[in-house]
Amino acid sequence: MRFEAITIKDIATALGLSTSTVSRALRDSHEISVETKNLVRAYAEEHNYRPNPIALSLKEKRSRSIGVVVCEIANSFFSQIINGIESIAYDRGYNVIISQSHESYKREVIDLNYLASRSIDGLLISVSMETTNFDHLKSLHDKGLPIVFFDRVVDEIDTHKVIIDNSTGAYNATVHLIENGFKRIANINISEHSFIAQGRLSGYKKALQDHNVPIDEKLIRYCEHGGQDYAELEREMDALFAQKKKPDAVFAGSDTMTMGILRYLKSRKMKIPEEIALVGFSNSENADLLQPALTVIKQPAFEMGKKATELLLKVIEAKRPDNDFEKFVLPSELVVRESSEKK
Amino acid sequence: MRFEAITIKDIATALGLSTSTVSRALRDSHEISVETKNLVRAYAEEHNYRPNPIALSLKEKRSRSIGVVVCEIANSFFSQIINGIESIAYDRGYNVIISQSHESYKREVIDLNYLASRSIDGLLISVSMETTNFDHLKSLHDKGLPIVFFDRVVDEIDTHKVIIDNSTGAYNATVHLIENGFKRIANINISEHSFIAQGRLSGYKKALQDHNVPIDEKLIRYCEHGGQDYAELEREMDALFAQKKKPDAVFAGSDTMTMGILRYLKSRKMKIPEEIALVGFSNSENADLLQPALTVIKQPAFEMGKKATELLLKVIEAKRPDNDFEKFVLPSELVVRESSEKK
DNA sequence: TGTCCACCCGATAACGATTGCGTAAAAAAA
DNA sequence: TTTTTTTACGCAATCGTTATCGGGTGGACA
Repeated sequence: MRFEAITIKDIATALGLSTSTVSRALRDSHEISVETKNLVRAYAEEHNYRPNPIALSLKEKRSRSIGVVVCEIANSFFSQIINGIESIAYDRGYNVIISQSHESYKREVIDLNYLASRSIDGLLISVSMETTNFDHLKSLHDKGLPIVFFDRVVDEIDTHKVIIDNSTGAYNATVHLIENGFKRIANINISEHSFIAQGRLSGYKKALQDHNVPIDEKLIRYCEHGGQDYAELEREMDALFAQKKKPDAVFAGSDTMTMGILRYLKSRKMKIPEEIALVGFSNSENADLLQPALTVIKQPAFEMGKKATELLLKVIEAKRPDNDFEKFVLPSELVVRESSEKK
Repeated sequence: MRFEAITIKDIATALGLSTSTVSRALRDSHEISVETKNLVRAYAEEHNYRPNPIALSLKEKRSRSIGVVVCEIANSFFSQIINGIESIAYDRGYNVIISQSHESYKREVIDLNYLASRSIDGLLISVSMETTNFDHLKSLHDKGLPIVFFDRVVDEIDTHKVIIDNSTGAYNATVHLIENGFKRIANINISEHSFIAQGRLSGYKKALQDHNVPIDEKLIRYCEHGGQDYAELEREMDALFAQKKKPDAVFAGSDTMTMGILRYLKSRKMKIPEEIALVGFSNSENADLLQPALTVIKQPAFEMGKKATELLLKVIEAKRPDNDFEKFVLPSELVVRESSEKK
């Protein structure tokens, strides 16, 4: 069972012309007479002719498709980014091939091999939390594959990057907690190696210092799997509360972790924000409906996807290599709700 | 800037063989001697040769990619379905091209044209809420494009379909509300024309009849845009509560609507479930964290995606057309929580 | 010694589209 | 009228791969 479309050859045969003439007529070449052009166009229109993109790809050595690798599409932040990516890509006639790493390095390597073998023209990627070795990306980049990083970027590879101002986002959230009277603010972060965690940690620490709140390293914890693994999150939280001097607020470093921590606190019957306040990064549309309504740091995910795609297409469509790469930093927004109410 | 890969011709030149021999050696043809095969394989391995999928597509007249059309990927239900689709597709070497209709008929038509022009081998689609004319789908189907419908199916087109048992799901939810003492149960549903809404409505009505609760048509309302348009939802809810005999429970017909109704009730300071109970279809992972924790009808989204993909690949890879189409009905699960607690 | 048949391998065409080059006929210039 | 130019189109190569066909070499057998 196959789906057969009309080809340029069919038109040529039907009209008693050569394929070259038909091709040129459709591309409005000056070498073709007006009558022939009209004839061909009318026939093509009538039979709903569409050039075969695969044949074009083969000839032009470009597939007009871009690969996207994220950890999880069932995560508001990333699905909003993908919406941004698609909004640009479709307008520009590009195809988007999405794959998920599920935060696994192994899966990321497989995805990349797959995408490379599908001859994508460029790659948009937010690396998995497990990824500490970047050879798979370097090798593709060295071979000339245009890459743009977003959110979780790789500093060692020189290309465009689009990131959130993690440091300022974390700073604002922490300051907000301090100003609301919280003193022992824990920071549960994603994988320590990650670029993101480092930025968020620095903002957190700076906020404490600026407000003369002592930094307690025991209040800083990491989840290698970024909350995907609830058991891991539970272990870290247990450890946090096993200490003598317990935290009075938690600042969570990712969407999944924010929800996981909320689940943890509720399961332990802790009152939020009376016993413990909670602020976290989250792009959930429904943070206001939670119990309690959650104070979140919201990221401009859609814009991030748009910007990254624009940059990628610029590289793909550049005539000559341009090594003048940019790093775009987008601001985040603190949305204050019940979970961080004044003590 | 282009990304050049090694071809069979390169191998042939390097080894002093013809392209035919290299091709056959790599495909393990019996016509090639063991020594030559080893030679070719070693060279291919060393230089990381990957057959060019575009050239293969052109030759085989198949792109090994399938199109997926959903309304919104930022919806847990659909992103879980997509995970199911990908889990099968990747294993079988198929590429998944996702596009979103955003519940717009116009956008759906554009998406479909786009996908068809990208020469997909098959299509998985859950039609938009706005879609009442199916000519665009029929025409593709008539041309021989394999299609499998999931969730929101089109009865008039004869092909495989994978659906939820909407009727039983709605029945169970309604019975649950009745058994918990609720008598005036409103049903806010998605677009009236839709297959889904009809199934859910019938289950709702049957539950009422079976328990001798009178059916009040004034308690049944529809949102054409399925909750995507909050203002519309608000109008319907306002109308519902403007009646003399107000409802004491609401049964919501989709994920987005469930969240929208919760937002509406909370903004009107109505106490759930004391003043009004709420049960809705939802695949959100965080329904337990909401205020109140939500009783939901959860659908086996991942399995739905898997099943639909398996069926589609069966059609695509069939040697001869098989008109023996199946309609798979998957069960839903009622997860009882606070929002529907006994009166 | 001649015939036949495996065994291996190469040349070629095809998939659909574009494009450089060649060329017949018509038009313009001489 | 002859020469040159222009117009309008066809031929063939190309992209990477595979299938079809055809052919050369060597051994087995009569």
